[in-house]
Amino acid sequence: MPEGHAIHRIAGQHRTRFVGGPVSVASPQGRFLEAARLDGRELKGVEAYGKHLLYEFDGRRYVHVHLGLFGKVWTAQQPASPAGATVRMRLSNDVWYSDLIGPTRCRLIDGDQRSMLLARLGPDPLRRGADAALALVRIAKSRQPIAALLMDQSVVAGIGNVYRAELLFRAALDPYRAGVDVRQETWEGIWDDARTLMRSGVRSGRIVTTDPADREHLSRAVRATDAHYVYRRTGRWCRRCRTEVRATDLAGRTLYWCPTCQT
DNA sequence: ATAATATGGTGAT
DNA sequence: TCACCCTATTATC
Repeated sequence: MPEGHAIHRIAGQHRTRFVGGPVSVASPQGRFLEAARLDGRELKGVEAYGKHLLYEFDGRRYVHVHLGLFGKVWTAQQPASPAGATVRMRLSNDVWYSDLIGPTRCRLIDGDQRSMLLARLGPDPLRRGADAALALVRIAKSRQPIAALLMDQSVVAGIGNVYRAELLFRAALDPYRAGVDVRQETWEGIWDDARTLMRSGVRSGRIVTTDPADREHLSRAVRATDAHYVYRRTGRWCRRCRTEVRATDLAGRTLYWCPTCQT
């Protein structure tokens, strides 16, 4: 689940549900030892940057969470059920509780560490004021394939394997095109599309990239099998041209694309 | 019961 | 490029 849209969605929910009052912070699993130092303190803010989640407490202390591939956040109303053995961090107040499970990172950092973290992230299409041109500077001088650059969090923050495949398909762009050979207008189109798709992802909590005309089913609710053009559709027909969708390894991850539509 | 898989990232080689 | 970390779900034996 966790590409940038999921992180921003969690940040938004936790902002309205937990910020501005004291929160209980616990680590039922026992692997987030600093929980005790924050327990009962006021939560001052929650922010998402790309795939990183930051909970601010007083004294410029932050809980830095990264879900990685397996991490999940589960939020529900009180009364809380007993925490399972894999709950790294449980946040709670009188009304809500939230369990963090399987994150690749959950640690307490200070303001300097936060600055260093943000400094190595590219612009995040979901953040107001994010500058697409900053990413283009990196893209325009790289010989790496655009499909690798889109996944590089220091180039653009928040895009993952699903959005990468779907954005490139929607842009009709060859995933192997070198960054240097991507035209400015092409990049600006991808950026705008990323903003649109990811905002919709924040709202709905899922990644839907197909236009209604390209779906097999006309139901109002988009079925899972209709949500994507190429992601995880290896061997199936491209929705636009009927070529078989392909999959290969690129930059350590499975890349899905249509060799006919994307040239 | 065991294996394979997944929307991610780091650090060593 | 590889090994590794983290967990739940689904498929396979």
